[in-house]
Amino acid sequence: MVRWEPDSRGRLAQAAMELYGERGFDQTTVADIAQRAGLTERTFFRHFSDKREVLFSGAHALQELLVNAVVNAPDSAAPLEAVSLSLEAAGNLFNARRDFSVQRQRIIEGSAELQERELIKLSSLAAALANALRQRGVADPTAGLTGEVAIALFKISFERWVSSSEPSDLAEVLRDSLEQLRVVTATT
Amino acid sequence: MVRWEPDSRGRLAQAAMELYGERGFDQTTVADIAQRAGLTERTFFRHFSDKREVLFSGAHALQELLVNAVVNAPDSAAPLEAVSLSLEAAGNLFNARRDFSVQRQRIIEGSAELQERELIKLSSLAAALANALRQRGVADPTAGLTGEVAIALFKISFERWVSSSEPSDLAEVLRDSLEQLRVVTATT
DNA sequence: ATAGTGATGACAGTAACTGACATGAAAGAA
DNA sequence: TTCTTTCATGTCAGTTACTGTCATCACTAT
Repeated sequence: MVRWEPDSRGRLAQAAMELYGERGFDQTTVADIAQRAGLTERTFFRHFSDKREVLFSGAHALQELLVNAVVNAPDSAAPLEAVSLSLEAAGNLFNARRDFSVQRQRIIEGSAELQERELIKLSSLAAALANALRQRGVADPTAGLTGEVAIALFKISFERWVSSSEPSDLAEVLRDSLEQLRVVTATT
Repeated sequence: MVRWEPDSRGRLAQAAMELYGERGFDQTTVADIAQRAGLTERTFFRHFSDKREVLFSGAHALQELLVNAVVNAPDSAAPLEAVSLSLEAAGNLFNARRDFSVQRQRIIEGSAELQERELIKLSSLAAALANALRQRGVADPTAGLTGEVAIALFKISFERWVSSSEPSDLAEVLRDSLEQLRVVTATT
């Protein structure tokens, strides 16, 4: 006889996504989530450090992907080229989960608290990219600046990709945004 | 006979800054702040929408300064030039309050919650800059991208300026960071 | 059998916020 | 003056996110 149903964490995550989607993040209490998952509030906080973190559990994997791509970029690649390759790799990952990404983004856009969490995760990604560049021998302030610019590119491209009516290729949008950046920064 | 001492808001802000500096943000309760200001918790929340907002009341003025500078930039200025002028104007404002800025930044660095709030304020600035550029006839995605890049420049430069041992000129650091950006994005 | 182990429940406590109502000096109208 | 209205503050009860602590009990290894 099983004492508890399996995959508490997964059930909590699913219940949370459903409720955030149905009523919005602010109108959902942790007690609601736990109840739908057949668990208690206390157990929710054993699996997620806070109410927002449910939506950001993938951040760690994304960071690893980005950092690895930068570290493994060819030696010949300039800093901005290295992070661009990295972003494209991430782009392909998102392409496979567009529906989920759109749903998640809609939820985040509905809550200032969630936007704040999203921004600090992106900021952490920028710092990780900068570190990866330093491993490649890129000096500061170039490393830090390139990390921040990469995240700026990602933000803009992701917005365009998510809000475009007909499904497009995120990697392609990223390449286009990079092209725009080069135009904007070109000295005339 | 005066019923209340004057400038409740100012007293609350000062008490909060003192306590955040003495014990850190997390170790300070709103009750502590209200008590030091000779007021009640409820009154704190009448003046500040939350515990973090005390540190960000200047954001509105900064946004106005930046937006005005972009709108009033010469017609001949390219998008990136317009926001650069804008950032330099902000830089001069910060130069005059370096000690305060350093103290405030130390407090923010000590709390993830405060970093999140800082990031969403910067994000709001990026959006405001993008809007100002659209008023100048700059089309998307250039406007949005330039706004984000401007904030990236500001973040990197501000960090360098705050952490440099001998006081430097923020506007100068900003110009240097822009130069770095041009190098990084230049096609080889 | 016996002794852990580890995920969960139960429960009390803190602190950030919110809503509703009361108070009384100050400012203006009569 | 006297009456009325305004408005910043106090008071208090309530909600909710989160934490610390201890109990429970199927499962596992010895």
